[in-house]
Amino acid sequence: MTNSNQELKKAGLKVTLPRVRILELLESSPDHHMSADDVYRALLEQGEDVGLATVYRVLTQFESAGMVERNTFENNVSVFEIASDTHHDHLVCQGCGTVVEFHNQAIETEQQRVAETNGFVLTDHALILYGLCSDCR
Amino acid sequence: MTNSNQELKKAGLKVTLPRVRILELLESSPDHHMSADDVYRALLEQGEDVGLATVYRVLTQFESAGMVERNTFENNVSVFEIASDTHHDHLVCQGCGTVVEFHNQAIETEQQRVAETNGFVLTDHALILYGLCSDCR
DNA sequence: CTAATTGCAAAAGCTTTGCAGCGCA
DNA sequence: TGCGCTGCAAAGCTTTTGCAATTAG
Repeated sequence: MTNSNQELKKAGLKVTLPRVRILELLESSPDHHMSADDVYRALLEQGEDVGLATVYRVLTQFESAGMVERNTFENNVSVFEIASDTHHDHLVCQGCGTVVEFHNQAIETEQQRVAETNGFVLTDHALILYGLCSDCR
Repeated sequence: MTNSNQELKKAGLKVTLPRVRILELLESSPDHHMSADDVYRALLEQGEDVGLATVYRVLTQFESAGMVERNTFENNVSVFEIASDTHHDHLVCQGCGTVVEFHNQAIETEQQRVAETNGFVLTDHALILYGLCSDCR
């Protein structure tokens, strides 16, 4: 049994073709940040016969299961990526769309401090830096 | 001539009723973070006869003119606010929707450092902290 | 007067949902 | 076999656009 299959079972999801394919795709994608449409088109391209609705449903299920994280970048589009064990934020190039992941402990610590100062308990945060990479300047 | 009128003229925009009303609304709104639909409904409620398309067009023009800032909160909805002279980020209560603005220089500095480390020139960033305020715990 | 602006309606994207049939366990 | 899952099509939302009528300067 493959790795993907085990992950699905552990999440309590039936091992179906679309789920396996989507999971494999997200795990193997070079830039592993994909919109639902990216996933849909990639599957069509490799000959799979899935519906866009299924892609959305599966990605949402994966998100609920904690296997995948959903990011809302600008322009009101959701981008999905495999959930990693280590937290990270994103640096996005507005020229070529490249996404760089980073983790900065000082920022994390300050965020916590800001929340406390305002009487909040922090549950989540979204930090996205937009800029131009060296190739796009 | 009112204050709003001057702001519009300075931005090179004709002083029309919808523009004046929208600007006044954003300036007077208690929680001054409003979606296009919030603005549209508020105007209808106060008897103005505007179209939703006009609200979107005017808000986009205001954004181009630097009078208004557009934030993409979760759920793929744009939220607009009067541009302030000082940069700030947002702390959003997931219980009651309260939005707290904050500025933290340490975070700003670190963001700059992260961008540089990765060979990026920073053009913009979005930092939104989600949590629960003292009333919602 | 004339170009900018508006409202309406239609369209365009992204995402969700209803439903009948298919398939995993 | 039974319930979950899928594909298709249709609907829902937010946002944008085309166009004729209106209006500010």
